[in-house]
Amino acid sequence: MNAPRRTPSRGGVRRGRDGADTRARIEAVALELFAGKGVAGTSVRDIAQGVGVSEGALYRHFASKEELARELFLTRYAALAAEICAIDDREPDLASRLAAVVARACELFDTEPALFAYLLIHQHEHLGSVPEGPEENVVEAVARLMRRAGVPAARAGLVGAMALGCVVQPAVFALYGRIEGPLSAQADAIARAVTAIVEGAGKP
Amino acid sequence: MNAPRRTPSRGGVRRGRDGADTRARIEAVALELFAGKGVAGTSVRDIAQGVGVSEGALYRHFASKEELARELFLTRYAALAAEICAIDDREPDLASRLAAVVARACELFDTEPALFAYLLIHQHEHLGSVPEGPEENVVEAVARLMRRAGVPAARAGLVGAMALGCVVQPAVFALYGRIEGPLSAQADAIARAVTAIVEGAGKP
DNA sequence: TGTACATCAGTGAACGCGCGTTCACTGATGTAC
DNA sequence: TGTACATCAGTGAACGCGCGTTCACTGATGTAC
Repeated sequence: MNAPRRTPSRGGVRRGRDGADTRARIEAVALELFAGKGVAGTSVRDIAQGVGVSEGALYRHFASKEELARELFLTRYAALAAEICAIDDREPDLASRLAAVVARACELFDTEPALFAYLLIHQHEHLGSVPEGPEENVVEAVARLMRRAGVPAARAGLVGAMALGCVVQPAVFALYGRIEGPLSAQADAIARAVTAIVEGAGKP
Repeated sequence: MNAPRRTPSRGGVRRGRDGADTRARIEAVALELFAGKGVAGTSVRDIAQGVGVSEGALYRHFASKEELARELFLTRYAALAAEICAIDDREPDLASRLAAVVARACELFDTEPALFAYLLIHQHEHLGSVPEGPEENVVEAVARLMRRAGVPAARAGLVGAMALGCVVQPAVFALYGRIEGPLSAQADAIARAVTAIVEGAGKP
């Protein structure tokens, strides 16, 4: 989906066939606005104005505002899940796996705050339509990591939730200014807490 | 605010002065709808229909739909914060304090899922207008508990966030069916993890 | 290469629907004397 | 106790605004021959 039809023409006013670029700009503007003012609080007019095209143009790329919001969520959410799976496959032991996942999540928060905020705040609108595969679903990716780490199946749900919570809630605090500076500065401390929770899950 | 003017008349069709009861019913219906379909997804018509009054009647009790949503959030959020403070004052040591707070949160989730879901899902819309006092603000109440427990100020934000995350995220999982049964059944395990995080905050 | 046609991103005006909100009115209840 | 007035929850019809979406059209680019 969404492969560029041809390389973009030189930088000025784009006309004619260069649609992939506009689509990317719509996504970038929509992400920023959705994260800041919510989906309901963002109108199609807002997005079009931010991109610098007419409202009608949006409908050349997305069937509806709702589809735009869902597509944004699902692709970004899947990309994060795939990263977690890749780390799980690559790193040698549990502690380094958890440290790498936490570090990546913190880095994502620091470099793409709008994306992170959008995933965080609007998860509840889309979680119902997220596929079940670990490569597309962050929660499933975490669950797979837990399973491979030897957490008993009966506890995997709870342990995975608490581990996720130890990353997500600090991000929320950072979003609202209750934690200062980049989240990456806290990555080690978070990773330690997460590791303690996951390793503690073996004992009764 | 909102003290009943007089005791409700006998159960049939209420007329005349019995407004406090209608107000309570508006709040109950709105909470349920807001939790299930979101504030934006719930119309004033929906609420009025659920209560069994005209749309205009809602405006005898709330200045606007937005004020209703905010009032609901702030009063409930404050009530939970006050409970946390009370537990903090009452329980003798850190472990029992944390256990009691976690148990109360799990109980609230199990007995009033709509309320919990509403606070959880719509926190981002209202967190900006929550007062700073620990008796009205869950995050401040948790921060006060951390401070009293001897967590260094520099770490209180992060530790409080992770502790909160260990409760909130399992609740989200329960909401989406990823954790089975009542959350109270997991309260002990959650309390243990939270205690480990808070006690671990003393060491470097 | 030139010509005719197909394709498609983007325009801008318009549409109609659902929404939150308003308001003149009703009638039951409370209160003063 | 009776009468006149005040209060107030609730009605129901109406309003207008902003929204998402549509559509006939334009013009640049691609393609076939």
